[in-house]
Amino acid sequence: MTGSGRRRATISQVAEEANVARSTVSRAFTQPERLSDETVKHVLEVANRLGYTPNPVAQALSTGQSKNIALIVPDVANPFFPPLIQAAQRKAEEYDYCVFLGDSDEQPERENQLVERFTHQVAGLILVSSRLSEAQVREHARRRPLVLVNQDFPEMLRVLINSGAGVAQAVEHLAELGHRHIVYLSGPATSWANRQRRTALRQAAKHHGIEVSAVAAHKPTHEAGRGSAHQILATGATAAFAFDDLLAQGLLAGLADAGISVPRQFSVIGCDDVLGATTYPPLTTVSNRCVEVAEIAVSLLMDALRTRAASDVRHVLDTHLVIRGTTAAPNPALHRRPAGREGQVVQRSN
Amino acid sequence: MTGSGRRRATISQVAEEANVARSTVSRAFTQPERLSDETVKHVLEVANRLGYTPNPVAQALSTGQSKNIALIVPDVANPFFPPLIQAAQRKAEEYDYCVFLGDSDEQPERENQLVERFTHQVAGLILVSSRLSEAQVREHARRRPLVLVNQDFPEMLRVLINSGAGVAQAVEHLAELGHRHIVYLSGPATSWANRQRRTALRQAAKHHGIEVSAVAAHKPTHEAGRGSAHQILATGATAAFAFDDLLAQGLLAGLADAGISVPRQFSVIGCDDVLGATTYPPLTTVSNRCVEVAEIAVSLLMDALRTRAASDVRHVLDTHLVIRGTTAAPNPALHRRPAGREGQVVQRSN
DNA sequence: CAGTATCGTGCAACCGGTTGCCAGTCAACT
DNA sequence: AGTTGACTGGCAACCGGTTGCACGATACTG
Repeated sequence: MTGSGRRRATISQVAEEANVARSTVSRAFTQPERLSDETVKHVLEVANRLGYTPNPVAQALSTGQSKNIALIVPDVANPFFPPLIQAAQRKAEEYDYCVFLGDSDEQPERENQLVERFTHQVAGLILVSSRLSEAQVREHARRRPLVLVNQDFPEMLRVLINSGAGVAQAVEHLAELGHRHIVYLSGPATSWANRQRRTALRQAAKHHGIEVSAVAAHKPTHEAGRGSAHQILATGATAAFAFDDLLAQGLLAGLADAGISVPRQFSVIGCDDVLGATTYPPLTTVSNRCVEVAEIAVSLLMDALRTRAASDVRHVLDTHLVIRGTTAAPNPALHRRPAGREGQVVQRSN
Repeated sequence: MTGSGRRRATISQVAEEANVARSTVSRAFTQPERLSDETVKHVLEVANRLGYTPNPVAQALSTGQSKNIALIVPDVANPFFPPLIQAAQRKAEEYDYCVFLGDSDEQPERENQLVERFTHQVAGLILVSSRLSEAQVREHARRRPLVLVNQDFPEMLRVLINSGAGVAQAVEHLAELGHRHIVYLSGPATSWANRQRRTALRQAAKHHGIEVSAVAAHKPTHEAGRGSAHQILATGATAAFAFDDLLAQGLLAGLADAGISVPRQFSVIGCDDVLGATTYPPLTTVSNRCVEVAEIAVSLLMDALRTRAASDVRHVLDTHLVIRGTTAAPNPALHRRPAGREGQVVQRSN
């Protein structure tokens, strides 16, 4: 029974009903210590009776600070992001903030548009796996506090998942199993994570004296992974490390299509552990920390909003290898003949 | 080069620079036909030079209408929702609206809180698979235009996925394969979709003279599905229809754990087709229409915002069965002994 | 007991737009 | 020539809050 029903009560109505000035009502909510306990109690009681809640839009206009934040991701439907989005949303809720969600569809222009559109209405933004140029990001950061997730520009607020650690473990794991030639199924070229993983892979491989080939997937999707199977096999490698689990899962399907048994004939490792143990066989992968990442990003942003100072934070979360069922020792006998119809020419990517 | 850099230009600055009143600047943007072409051109040019864009917060306060909408879902991480969220967001963008995302975690109280929090700042809301009571929803709908997705309350705006058609086809499919006893692995009790599917299943089963058991999953998750395997087997059914794909996928895993081979020993059908062909074996399931649903919901909401009349719309989208690899004829010989350790007592759900 | 902090509250301006109303201009119509 | 009406654009109030400043009252100082 909040009473009124129709229109929401305003501060003026409360003020009138309580026989005080509007400023007093305002202060009863925002700085009660400046009023006598008596007054606060009275105002709050009246406000409650009228079902009054401060209008956040008016507050935002008046203070120039809204209790909203924006979260922009490249692809909501990519399973890496939903848990992150969820965690961010919940964390923001703890601070009593609402979150705008934007999906850039991996396109820098759209990302830019979204930022532009949001920037008026939010206190700060979180850009996840931003595809924007450094200059653009800096431009936006000048207007509003901005936290980067999985993008590493100096002197900004950023939280990074260091897949490097997990990737190194993955390579070591493969080396121990006896693999001498592996292939990296890469992700979006503009992705920081992609560069990071590729670099870590190369480095670790070098360390273990393992040969590395590379195959480019156009998009990090199941389909792209599936479609890359022939190219992967054509490299002559005995194991693949995919940029992410989706690609890995797709590759699994592609390999199955080609009659290749995993892990008996070919090993596959994913990254980000977004599928858990839901693939068949359950995917060996590199752990992710997306829930923590989201929480840290939100906290960082909240801190930045409080202390209006733009600081330089680089929060790195390590990862590790999660060994499940898609890796095993290479089988030289089987590998000689990559299966599939001999006549089929493996296409080179453009 | 939008110039200013620091603070964003305001309408007053533009007015001053252009030697016109603030109202003229305002009208140049909102009702240019009320001004001479000359003036409009001049104002727009000055505005552009100053990098001015109307402040949506001020607009919202002044007009009482923001260009934001809220989208509330029960669980962002449930793969059914991300494509829907994505589609809704993109569609809203077409109309130049921003979307707030809320995750109710399947809890009515949280959903209520979210609505409460959003309602000030948005022009309208979309509630997906709302867990709220009819009274609560109506209460909210009185304040703001509101569209329901997969919840069916009379005389409101709602868009529904009629899984019924697909469910009927699923039962028919099982009947044709020779199944005589199936089990429904149910979803959230408060879910409209759950009731709908269960009812459709019962009806179709009756029609085909098939016996139906039921097992309740606590939450529509992979884990819940996996954990229900023993209960499912204990029913003596030869096939299961799961409330959704996640449960089905989990059930697949649980059956595998129990040493049951799908579809040779047991058939499984999911619902919503959120996993595509990514399970092993690829899941037979009922198609979903979540992208269309989202687009229709947004359009409906936009219409409602334009014509301020609260109308009664019931938009239903039909579905169909997608046959993949988890259904086959029952195998009586194998079914006699449900596998698993004999000593293990199947637990009854509470 | 005058002089000065301190406290509690009100006044009024401000945030950045929108919009009803009014006035001036000019062409068209009796 | 006087009236009417369309067309432009300005004035000022308003949306619902916040906040710097002032002012009266009370408490504290010497």
